[in-house]
Formats: sequence, structure tokens, C-alpha cells
Amino acid sequence: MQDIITDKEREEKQSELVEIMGRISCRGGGTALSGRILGLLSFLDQEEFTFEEIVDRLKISKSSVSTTLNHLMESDRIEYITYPGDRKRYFRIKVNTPKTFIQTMRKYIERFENVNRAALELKKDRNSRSAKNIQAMLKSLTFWKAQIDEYEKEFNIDEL
Amino acid sequence: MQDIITDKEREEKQSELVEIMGRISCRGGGTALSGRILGLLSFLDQEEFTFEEIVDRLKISKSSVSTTLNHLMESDRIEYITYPGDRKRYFRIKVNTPKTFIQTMRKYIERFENVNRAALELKKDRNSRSAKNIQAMLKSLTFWKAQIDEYEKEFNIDEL
DNA sequence: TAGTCAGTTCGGAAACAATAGAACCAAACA
DNA sequence: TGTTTGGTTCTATTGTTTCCGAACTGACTA
Repeated sequence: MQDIITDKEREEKQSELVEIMGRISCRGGGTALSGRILGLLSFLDQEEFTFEEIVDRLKISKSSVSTTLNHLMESDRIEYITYPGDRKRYFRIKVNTPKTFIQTMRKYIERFENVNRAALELKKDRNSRSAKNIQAMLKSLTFWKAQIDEYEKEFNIDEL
Repeated sequence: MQDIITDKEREEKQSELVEIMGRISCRGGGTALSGRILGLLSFLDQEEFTFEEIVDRLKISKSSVSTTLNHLMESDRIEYITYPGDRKRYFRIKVNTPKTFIQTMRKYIERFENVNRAALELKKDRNSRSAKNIQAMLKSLTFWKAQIDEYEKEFNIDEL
């Protein structure tokens, strides 16, 4: 019933999703542009895109594409492959990489934990309202750290 | 051994932490200013601060304090109380409010889930690299949603 | 009624981030 | 050797936040 959809229609809808990805720009903070590139590499049926194709399809400048691609590669969310006898690089999403996101998350949590622990140490009265609040914070931070550990165990994120 | 610390020294250290909070500005995105205010209300021994005290201690303009306090109240991270015969409002941190943070998190995850699900629907070949990647994403998003549920159950975040 | 107190609101300056444009460069090719 | 291809790098330009100052307001007070 839903499969009477032409390839062209499908691609249009996919492109819409790419724009949406740009808007909810993504996986823990990025630019609209990086969201759109990730969307393109991820949502279309085509699996690999050259630099030029990205420029053409998303209508963004070469310079922006260049810097954004490099950021995305640095943060391990995309990669490129090459084919013998072809100078072009073919970009594609890297599979299974919520890793980086999780690691930033963990770092953030740890920094926050440290500050709060230090603050608690300095409290004159540990039963004060604010001190108790800090303790509650610390407890929930511990919870989230444990969840992250479990996540990493369960999904056993790929090693190099 | 560590308790031979004068009140003055303690306060200085606490103030340092306030500045740090400003820097890692906080609880899921806020300004340096809101971080510092949260730090002040949270890390010092004094439990309640008036508008003026905040202005004086943090050396930020009245206007900035005003808008920031209102934002923090809107997002439920601080509150104020009043005393009979006193026009001033006394601001203090609201206890136990990672709630809002968690809720934004959940919303974010859900939006992300929706886009990815839609993208998966549109895929011609569900066994393609990128389609499989989307499936993996969805699986981990499901995991995190479950963790959030568990968190809310475990910490049973306070109702009004 | 004027004056103070406890803030709020309104512009705008300063700082920062995102994108573009144009010049550049290195590898391959003719 | 010069030219094309596939990008990169280096300033602008533009847009967005963050924060401040100054003028304003509304409740109370003398």
C-alpha cells in the first residue's frame, strides 16, 4: 500500500529529512551544516558522496564543505574511501559512532562531578539546603556515569 | 587536618568554584552568567541571596541579573522566597531539579528517533550500510530512553 | 506629592560563530 | 610545460548571543 512511491518522490522526502537534520543539528551540538551533511550521507539511498556532490546537492560553498567535512572526520562521524585510479574521495558515514558523543558526555559529567564534590567539601554545614542539593546532584551524576558504562558494555562500541 | 581553614579562606575557595561553574556553564547549556549565579546560590554557605547581593558579589549589571534570574526561574532551577515586611526577594536554588534537563534530553532523543525512523522507512535497501547504521542509532536511542525512564523511577523526581 | 526602593525593559555595543568568496596549492594529465 | 582537477586556507561578511547602561515603572513611604 505504501510502496507505490516513485524513486523521485522518495528522494524528495529524504531530502526533506536532511533539512530537518540540519535543524535539529545534531548528535550533541554541531552546526546546521554539519547536520545536513550527516543527513545527506545517512538518509539518501546513495551511500557515498564526493566533495563536489555535497557542494552541489546542499548548495553550500566549497570552503564550508571543506571545513565541515574535516570537523566531522576529526570527530569520527564520517570517513572517506578512495578508489584506485580516482583522485576523488568518497565520503560516507562511519557506522556505530555514538562513541564520541558518549565520551563528551562522560567528560562533562565528570567535570561537573568534580566541581560539586569540591563544593561539598567546602560546605560548613552539610545538612543545609544547598549542601543537600549538591549531594542529590552527585547521586544522579553517579547514576548517569553508571548508565554510560552499561551502554558501552551493552553496545560494545567498536574499537579501531 | 584539613579543618584548619578559616571562614575567609573557605569563602574564597567557594568563590573560585563559582567562577568555574560559570565556565563549564551548565546543566545542559546556559550562559556564563547563569552558571555563576547557580554557583553562587549553590556553593556558598549563605543560602539565600537578594537581587542586590547577586549584583554586588558577581559584579554584573542589574539588567543582566534581572533577565538571567527570570530565565533560571522559568527553567525551574531557582526560586525565591519573601519575608513579611520585606520587599526584597530572596533567591535560592531549587532542590532536585535535574528534571528539566532530563525532559529536554528526552524530547531531543524523541525528535531524533522520529527523523531516523522516517529515514529508515524511506530506504530502498534496508541492508545497506547507511540503513544498518540508522538501525543501530535507533537501538541506542531506545536504550537511552529506557535509562531515562529508569532514572525517573529511581530518583522519583518530586512533583509540585 | 515627591522620593526611594527593587527591580524591568529597551536599545545597542562587543564578542563570537557560521558561512562565503577568492586566491591558492599539489597532484595528475596533456 | 601548462592546464585541469580536487580540494585547502585565508580573509571578509553576516548573523547571533551576551551583556551593559540608562531610562523607566510600580509599590511603598515620608
